[in-house]
Amino acid sequence: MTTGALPRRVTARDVARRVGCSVATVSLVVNGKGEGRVASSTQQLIWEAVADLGYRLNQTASALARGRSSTIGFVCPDPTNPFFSMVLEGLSGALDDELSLTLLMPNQGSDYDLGTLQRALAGDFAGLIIATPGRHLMDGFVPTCPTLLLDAAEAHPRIPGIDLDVVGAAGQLADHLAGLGHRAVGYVGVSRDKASLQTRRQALASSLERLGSAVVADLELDVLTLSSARDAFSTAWPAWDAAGVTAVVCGDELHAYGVLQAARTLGIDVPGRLSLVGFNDLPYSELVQPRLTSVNLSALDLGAAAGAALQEYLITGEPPATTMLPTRLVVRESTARASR
Amino acid sequence: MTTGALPRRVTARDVARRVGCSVATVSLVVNGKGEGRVASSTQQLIWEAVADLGYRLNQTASALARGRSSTIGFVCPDPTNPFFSMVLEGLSGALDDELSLTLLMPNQGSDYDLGTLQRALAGDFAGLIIATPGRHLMDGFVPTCPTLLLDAAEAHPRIPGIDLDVVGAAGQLADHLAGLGHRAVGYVGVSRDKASLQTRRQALASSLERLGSAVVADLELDVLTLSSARDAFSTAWPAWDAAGVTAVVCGDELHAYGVLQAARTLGIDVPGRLSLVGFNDLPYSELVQPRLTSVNLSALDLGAAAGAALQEYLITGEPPATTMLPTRLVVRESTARASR
DNA sequence: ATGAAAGCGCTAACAG
DNA sequence: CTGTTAGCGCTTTCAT
Repeated sequence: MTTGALPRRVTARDVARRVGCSVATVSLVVNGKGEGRVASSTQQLIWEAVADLGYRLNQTASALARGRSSTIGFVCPDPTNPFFSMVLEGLSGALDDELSLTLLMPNQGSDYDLGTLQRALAGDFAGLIIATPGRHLMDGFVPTCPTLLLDAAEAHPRIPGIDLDVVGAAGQLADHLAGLGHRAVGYVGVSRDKASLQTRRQALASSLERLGSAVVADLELDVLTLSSARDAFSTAWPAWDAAGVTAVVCGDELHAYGVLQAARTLGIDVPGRLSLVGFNDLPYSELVQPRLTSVNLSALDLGAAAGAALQEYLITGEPPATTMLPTRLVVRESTARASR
Repeated sequence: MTTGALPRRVTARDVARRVGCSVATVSLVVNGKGEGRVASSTQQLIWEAVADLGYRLNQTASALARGRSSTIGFVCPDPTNPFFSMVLEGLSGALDDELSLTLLMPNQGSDYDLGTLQRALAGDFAGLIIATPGRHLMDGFVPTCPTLLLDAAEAHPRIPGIDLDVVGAAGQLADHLAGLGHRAVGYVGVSRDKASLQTRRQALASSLERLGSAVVADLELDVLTLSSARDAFSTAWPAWDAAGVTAVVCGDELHAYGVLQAARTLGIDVPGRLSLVGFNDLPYSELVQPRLTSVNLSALDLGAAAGAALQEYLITGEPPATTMLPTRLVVRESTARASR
């Protein structure tokens, strides 16, 4: 039973020695810069030696010599949240093979903080993508490498980003609800101090008001779990009922599921008595009845767009213009004509 | 509007020059090895200069000089799948601050392959964690750094791992079902060529047989989506019904949700007519009625255990013994006494 | 207590 | 076409 002391790493020197050439030549060939500069016979020999010896380029040394790393950092609150895992998926799909992806998440707690950001700065990244930062988190931020902000309209004046058209989405949603005759809507927000989350509430409220409706009741939850929404809504419902609320909008769809659950328990008919909508189109929609009307924030596209933009940035050196991704309202069974 | 050409990086040399000491001293202090070796006045000065200049250790150079990197690689099929995202969460929580985590996932397709593994080998990782590899993927694998296999009993004779007690879980499940009088059960499998998945089916079958019951019908699905299970089950049901199936077990709970949906459409009462169970306890349980009985594979614990074990491995140099994590059957409303 | 020096393994001019 | 040279920024003896 050999306990596995791993063999010393094979270096370019070993390959060079074996072939009888210099390290520089090995470097050229291995990096695919050999064509037209190194005799093809030599290339042959080098590749053979590489295979025989099991040589692999030392990325660390390569990065150091070259002066830039080839890994990009992705900062996000919680990979367990479908929204972020989908952004991640989109991002990873959009990145070139040579780029690797390291994940920076909070050490504890459900959202990342300055500490996480510090770690991101400390790592040697070719580029950085920061997803949905808290409102003031970026205030004193000085980028040390090409950096992109996701879903954080104006969190930082100098850093380009990819945004979701939350305002447009809120407008669509307001149209939809007002069109169904909803005059009084309740809003379930997330207390996390994020620009994107706050915009959702504000944009909805002002769009509604323009149409003669209004947000007349609020709930603000600390944690992004189904049960927190369920419990809070159960408690709040009598007052909301009295206030004439006929529709509830949740800043995050996960909360909408909680509200739905509470509604079932309380015997509130959705959508007969109460219409229900959430932002974020989580992959639960087929699971639950009635299926929820929701604002699709297309996390996958967001990730993909970020990947593409960052690569552009890395290649050209020019920061991309901040872009806005469209969102769309997906109408399902949880919204209907206002009950009164 | 200054387009952001980033300033040249501050090096230890800059700090040394500012303080009037040598780079070596800076290195010592910055790495916390200064106590008792560097005058505290000098340390003071160095820290001040570090702060003033905004010096950050170049991880790449450090790793090169030191001969080992401080990032660990995590290879997994799909971060979108709650099972893996929870493993990831557990892992990230268990890792020391100094260790960073890079993610290796398939470039395309839903499961990773040799290419992904190559990339993992090519990166310079301090350690590697490979989650639920396909059955023969590890066959010719030669580790280049401390490596751990997750949920892959015996995929490789020499590589230690953390396993889930799938056999024990299958036993509990068989007891539960047989105890409720189920004699004929249908199994919905996942075609992915994974040791863990195949073990689930086999262990269940043999446990059931020991109790006088049996798996009498099979479905094997290519993709891990709810809809694939829904459609396949809809088609298969008449035959399964005829075969006297009173319970369905799904190798992955996501499929169980699909079966549940099909059952609703077909008017099959769950659990009155048909009991339903899945492996993996996805975070959907509160959403759907009836809530599914399932085998909790504790992804979070798996990730945490892996993180702890790998760190041990890195520090001691000794490969940890392969360990087995307990699993447990969580009985909810989707299983009941056999209908006949 | 501190500095000089020799690398870590690779890349990028620059000579020939 | 290929080798020599000079680093990349840091760590680590080993003198002083």
